[in-house]
Amino acid sequence: MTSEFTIAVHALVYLRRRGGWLASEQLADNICTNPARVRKVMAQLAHAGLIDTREGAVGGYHFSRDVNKVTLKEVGDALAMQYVNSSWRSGKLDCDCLVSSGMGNVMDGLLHGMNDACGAYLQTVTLADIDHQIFGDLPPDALVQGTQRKTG
Amino acid sequence: MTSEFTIAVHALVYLRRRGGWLASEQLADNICTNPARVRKVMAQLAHAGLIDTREGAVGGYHFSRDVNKVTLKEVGDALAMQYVNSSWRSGKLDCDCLVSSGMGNVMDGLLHGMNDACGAYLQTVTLADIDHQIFGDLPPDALVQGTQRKTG
DNA sequence: CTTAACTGTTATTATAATGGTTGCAGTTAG
DNA sequence: CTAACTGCAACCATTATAATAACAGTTAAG
Repeated sequence: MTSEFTIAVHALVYLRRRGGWLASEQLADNICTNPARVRKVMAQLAHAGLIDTREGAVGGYHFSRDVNKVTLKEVGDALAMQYVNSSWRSGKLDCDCLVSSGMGNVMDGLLHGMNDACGAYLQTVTLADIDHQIFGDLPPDALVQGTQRKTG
Repeated sequence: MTSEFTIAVHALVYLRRRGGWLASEQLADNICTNPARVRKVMAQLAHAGLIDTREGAVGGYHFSRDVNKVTLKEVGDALAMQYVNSSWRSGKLDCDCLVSSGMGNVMDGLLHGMNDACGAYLQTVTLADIDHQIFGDLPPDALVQGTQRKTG
């Protein structure tokens, strides 16, 4: 599920540079994934208020926030991201040994701590920072390559 | 690969409580995995100087460090852990669009930052802290359940 | 008021990542 | 010399993840 975060950040930066309304297909072309996957991610961003969304013909997604005020933590929170996770558990709960029965909870706590640490870091990074890494000092409306929607 | 970290922490805490030399099979029993996997992890911990190892009959692993002075960051470093990683890359490098071609590197930087954040957090946690979460104030030699080696 | 371009969502299929298993050469104590 | 080990590496099984397909619902435009 980590890739949803990548898709979200990519989509937000791209949306901002392109401006206006883009369909999931345009975003998918640029991100290199499929439209259904993009829609799933964008629906969550819209639910969190990070973007505007519109169904129907000439619908799609639109970014209207201030890039300086949107941190990557907000993006992660919108997706309920678990940056670090482990599907695997050591030990067994019904074991007489306290180590074996207790290690699962201990690791849960550590994973929680690591996720918080990631969140704290991502709070220090804004979409403007990401944009600047890519575009340097080019103005916000600098031309961005991309495909056109079916309805022109 | 995240589970190697779990195995390492579990093994270290267990080794310390059991004391003496334990074979990979005893550790695997308690951790609930297979001996080969345990050996792979323990070899790395030994290489980093976190444990003592001995081949041959009545061989195995032994922990002799001060639990207060071993942080989980050292454990992670011994395994060259990437706590956060993403095998998936968005965009394509040879694309005219700066967003599509540049997002891969941007995400690499973010992943690096998140890993550093995890490392900084794990540096604040020692093996003694983990032990205390499990055993509270029971003395270090409090009985721990476990299987015996073949050579008794 | 019908059509075409969309979103939101779910179900299903491929593919990649991860853990389990087996086997064997090398080491050591007895 | 033998039995109990480690350290590797190769291979198989399982699970997680991404891709694909499909469809009901929404909207703009003729």
